[in-house]
Amino acid sequence: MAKKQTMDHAQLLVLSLLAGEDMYGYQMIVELSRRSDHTFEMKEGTLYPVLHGLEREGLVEAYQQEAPTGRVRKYYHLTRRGTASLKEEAQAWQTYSGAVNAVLRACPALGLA
Amino acid sequence: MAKKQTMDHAQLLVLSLLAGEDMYGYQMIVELSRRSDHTFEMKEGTLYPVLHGLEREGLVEAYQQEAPTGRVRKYYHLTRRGTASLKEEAQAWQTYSGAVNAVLRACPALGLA
DNA sequence: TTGACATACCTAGAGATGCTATGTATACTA
DNA sequence: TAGTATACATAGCATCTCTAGGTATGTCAA
Repeated sequence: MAKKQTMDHAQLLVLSLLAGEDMYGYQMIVELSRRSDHTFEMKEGTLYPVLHGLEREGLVEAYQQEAPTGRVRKYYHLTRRGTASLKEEAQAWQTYSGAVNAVLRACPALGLA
Repeated sequence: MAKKQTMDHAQLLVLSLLAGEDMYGYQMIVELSRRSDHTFEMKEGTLYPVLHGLEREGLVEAYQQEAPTGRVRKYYHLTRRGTASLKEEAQAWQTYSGAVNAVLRACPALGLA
């Protein structure tokens, strides 16, 4: 059976979600699952510490907003610095994944050449 | 400046190196750097614990061999189980990186669509 | 109305993994 | 003979994610 995917680049993924629109935590988990075709099922225990870290670093800003249901949600907004960080990290990901693929292509047993 | 790359998938990379030929530790570091166009500069402190772990799991086997220089090197050989594990992990990588890319493509600020 | 479930946020502690720093030793070369 | 490259190894640290748990509200069916 397929191996469970770990969230190695949680920060990048969270930043990228917020690039389109402000979101609240629970929504990010659902959206991330949807956009990744259910490959990523991020845990609350992973997400919230990441969000708090991003806030400490000034990459996102949080604000409260009442939902139509009456519940108060905590929305996160990407700051200018957050956008810059996103671009950097996305670039780093391209470099990283490109390098992994290059190494794998050099491996005959995988037939990827 | 470019961010330093972390070795998030050290085990996969090591296994893929050994799929082509038996190698010794130092050689793997050099080869990995070369094949990744110097993106990956794996540290000894990362590599050797990984190799010992792979050996414990029966995915690789080690043997000593004297080099033309007279030095004794410790070569590692991929076992059948190691080959199977490599294929699994390579598949998991495809799934993982595909999912990250899918999420990033959904992000307008990056212009990847 | 009450129980189950989805929504919504949060944290402590454990586990896994990679890095830093260091130690040891040999071969080559300037 | 001093420096650099080769070659293997480990202890301790740092980082990151997950497990497991807690708290609370809204919705819907029995």
